[in-house]
Amino acid sequence: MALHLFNSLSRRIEEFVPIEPNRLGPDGRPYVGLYCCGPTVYDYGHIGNFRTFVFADLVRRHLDFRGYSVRAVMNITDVEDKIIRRVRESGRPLHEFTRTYEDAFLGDLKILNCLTGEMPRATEHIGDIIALIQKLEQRGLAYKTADGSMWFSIDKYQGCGCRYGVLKTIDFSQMRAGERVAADEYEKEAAADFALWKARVPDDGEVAWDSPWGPGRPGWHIECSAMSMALLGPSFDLHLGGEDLAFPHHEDEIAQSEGAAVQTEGHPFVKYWLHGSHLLVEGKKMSKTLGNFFTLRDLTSKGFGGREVRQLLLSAHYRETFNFTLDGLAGARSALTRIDECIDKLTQLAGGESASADKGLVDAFTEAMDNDLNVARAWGIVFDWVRETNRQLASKTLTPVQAASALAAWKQIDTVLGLGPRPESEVPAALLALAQERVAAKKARDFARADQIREQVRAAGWMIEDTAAGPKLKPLSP
RNA sequence: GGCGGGGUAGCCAAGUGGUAAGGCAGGGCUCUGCAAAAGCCUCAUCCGUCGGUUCGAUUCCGACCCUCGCCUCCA
Repeated sequence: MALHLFNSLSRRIEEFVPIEPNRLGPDGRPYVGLYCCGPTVYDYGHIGNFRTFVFADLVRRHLDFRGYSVRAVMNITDVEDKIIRRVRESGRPLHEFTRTYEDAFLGDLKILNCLTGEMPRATEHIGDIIALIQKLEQRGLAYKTADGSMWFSIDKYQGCGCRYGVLKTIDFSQMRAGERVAADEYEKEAAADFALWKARVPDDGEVAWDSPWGPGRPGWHIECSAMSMALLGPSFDLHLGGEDLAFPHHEDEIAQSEGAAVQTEGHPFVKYWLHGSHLLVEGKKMSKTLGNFFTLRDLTSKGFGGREVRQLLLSAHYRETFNFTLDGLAGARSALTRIDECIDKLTQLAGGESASADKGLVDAFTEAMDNDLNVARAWGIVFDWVRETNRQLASKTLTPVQAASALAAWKQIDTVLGLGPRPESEVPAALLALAQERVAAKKARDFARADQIREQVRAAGWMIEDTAAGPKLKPLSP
């Protein structure tokens, strides 16, 4: 079975075939261009943002696993209304302000073990943005209002045979946009028209660039069109983002990008659009007033690791609304421990042996993931395998070579899941000494002393697990 | 109001026109001097409600109820 993905354009699961099937990447494998709408850096990312980014990471990792050479781009939107407002409030320079949150974002991605690719910044592509607007102007799809702003005309766009509303069914007559239009101070021609270039206003402060239309800054959607096409070309394979971006952001991106008519005949701007669903936290929509608005640092300060957060975020299918809970996070910890213990035992048994990967396991995993990233099914396969392995381990019916083969398979699977090895925790020397002392006490059948030591070690935050290979110290969960 | 998702055990979550994966929690047990966050076993006569199609539906169709999202900044 080949890789299949749900394409928002057709609203169905389609076989994935690269837009340029014969093009190869630098490593000689079939080339795939992937773009994911990145963060607007005005604050720390929250768990909802990270669901989308972990989803994007999964797509990218699975494409790589399936033999594609993936060029992955994720933009950093570092100029936008909210940013400008906060820059004004904080009195800090734009770049100093945005860099703070950009760095935090990068750090969070690292904690979640997300692969990073090219991350262009909007402010470093102002030239591309202006050039794109000029193309739209030349084609008569853009117009200027008295204040010096540039707008995209949906009416003109539709007039030249293009369809607006390909990702969502849009019926303007039924839209409840009335209130907003009335409140809009700009003189755009139609309610749904959107800004390409916003003329500078005094509140923008220093945040402005020169343009053929006067000083201003990019509109809301244009940076993604400009940067994706600048790096991946006018047509590329995959564009991802959260479900809320489908309309109007992605719809407008398509209109701008295809309106500029830079694609070759028969090639769309993007072949596959993938949208990740939102999540609920403790069964409710995230909100600061409900106190269920988690940033990654909120979770790490509660003692959870990125690995646990990642596992939980990947426990449900990306197109289903997911309920993120603290209990779920604790469950993810237990589930991860189950895998880790199994891997540890296999590693010990395999010793120095090496073997080719257990094909049955890898194939079953691949088949699940090929079906529109059915990650829940994939976990089921992994845990079935863990249980069966534990049985064999317990009955000592596994050979070192078989253990090595299983480990090789897990290694492949984990290039997709991205859990990585269990983080090593340094056992304090004093506790190791106590553990040794306890071994001696046990040998002398001084069990009172042995239990006393276990309590002492527990008080220090560690637990002693007696195994055939001697005592094992594990950090207690916070 | 328009459009689009969902409703499967205490919680999270797959799935199929032929009789319900997996994880967590719970229960039982095993190894152990004792333990374990270690391992094994167990845990939905039933898949929102009511009708219909069918030999047979949780899975298809219809109605209804509930819920979430987008339409406005938003992952």
